[in-house]
Amino acid sequence: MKHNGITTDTSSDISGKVVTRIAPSPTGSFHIGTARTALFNFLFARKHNGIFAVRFEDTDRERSDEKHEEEILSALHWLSLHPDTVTRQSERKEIHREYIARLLDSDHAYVSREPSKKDPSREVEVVRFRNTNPKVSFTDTVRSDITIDTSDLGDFVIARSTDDPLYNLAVVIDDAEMGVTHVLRGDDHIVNTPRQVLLIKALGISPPMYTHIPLIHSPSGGKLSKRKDAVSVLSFVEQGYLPEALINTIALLGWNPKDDREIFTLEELIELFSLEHIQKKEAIFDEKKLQWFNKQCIQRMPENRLRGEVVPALVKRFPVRSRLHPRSIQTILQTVRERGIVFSEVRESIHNGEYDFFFTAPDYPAALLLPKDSTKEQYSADQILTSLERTHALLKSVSAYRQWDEKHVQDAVWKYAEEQGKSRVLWPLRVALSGREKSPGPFVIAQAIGKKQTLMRVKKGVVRLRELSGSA
RNA sequence: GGCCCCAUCGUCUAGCGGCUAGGACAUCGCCCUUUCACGGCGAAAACCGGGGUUCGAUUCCCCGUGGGGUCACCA
Repeated sequence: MKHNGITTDTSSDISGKVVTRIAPSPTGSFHIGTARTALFNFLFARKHNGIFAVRFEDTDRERSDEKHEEEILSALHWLSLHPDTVTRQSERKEIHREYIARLLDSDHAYVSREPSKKDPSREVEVVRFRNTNPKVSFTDTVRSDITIDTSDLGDFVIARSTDDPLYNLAVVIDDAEMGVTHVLRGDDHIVNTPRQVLLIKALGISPPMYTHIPLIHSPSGGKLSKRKDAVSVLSFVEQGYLPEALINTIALLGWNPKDDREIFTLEELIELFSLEHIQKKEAIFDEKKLQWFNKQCIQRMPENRLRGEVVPALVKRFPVRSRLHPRSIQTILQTVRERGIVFSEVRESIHNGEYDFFFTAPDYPAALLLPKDSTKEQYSADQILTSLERTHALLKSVSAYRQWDEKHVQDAVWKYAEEQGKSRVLWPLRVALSGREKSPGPFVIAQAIGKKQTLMRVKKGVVRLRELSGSA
């Protein structure tokens, strides 16, 4: 298939149904490294109309916890990386037992009576693999051929007992049983691969294609640490980031489409994704870039979704629906979109009353109406009183019915503002309307709240200035 | 330390023997602007070092250096 002139068709290499999987151990929170591995597995499976499976590696009963399973699953759904199947390794005890028996029968493995590692005073019967051919080679999509000598591994242990497999054995068995064709995982697993290959050969299973993805590193160097780095997917949900933004960010960490485009939907990523374009070097996650992607997503978001994110907070702030004028809501939505404000921040601002002026007349210290001139000296109340009175008169002349919109309001005041110096006219107008030091422009607000409210607020500003100049 | 892997701006990366080494984030400056943002324009910013191979190396090879991974009866 062609995309932007780049041929991305790799399906001819693949016979039969593609099956990928992630195999997280439910022993901790779901962090972005796992999320990216999940994304790559998902993209590859979807691209080839295959299956994307989740298998919880929970054979270590002591450390596994169902609450982590739930977190992982909900994070996956939040990201729209919906798995086709979800299983637990612990559910396959029976199958594992059979495979271990097979290994024992064929003399590829043997039961070894020895002192327990944890408690040397106790004797245990572990299963060891008879490692007769320690030099192992395998092909990795990212790093081509890798050869590792497993001599110093010796006859490594593959099961705690004849029915309790260790990780490397369990992976091999489960992948085979599930028909996994492509293993895409973090490159910290490279060193595990020889053991798995040895077991695969002994079992006479057909091996999967290996793709080891470089790890995501923390800005302080080294593997991401759940302790030091705030990188759990959940924490990004809590901070109000959009799932699309996170997907976009991690997709470009260790992979790229070989052109200058950066903004992608999941569908586009599925189309473009290819194992050949995976990076060799580890990448460092930069939250600044996430923030930028988040802004891009908000600016492109469909109207109804934006409403869904913002309006409920307004309704909560103003339970009386009639006070929520649609024009004001529309203006707020537009502001949020243009500025690309993170939704959690918008909601907090609404909650704190920072948008109240769109619906009710604001209160503010009268001195806020006084702008500063070019020498940073504050104008006097008398000076501003004059210009605000004049502004009021100018606004009054604008027809409430046919002309009261941003453009006409601006036209009515603009000439005067340019004569007087814009800050001298526009600053007090904006403060009279918003009551705030920072806000959208006065004409935007004027249009949103209507002529009647606008004039009322300007009038109030005039009154406040009179008080101020009288008392001075 | 053994084994394995990696190395282009601060960060994510393009480059697959000949390029003014390109883009994005961040940074800085200018413009737009009543404020805060948004936006526009521009600047600064990289081939880890040393040997080869070659007419020519960021690119290929070797060594060094640096970084990382992993060395369980965890996963």
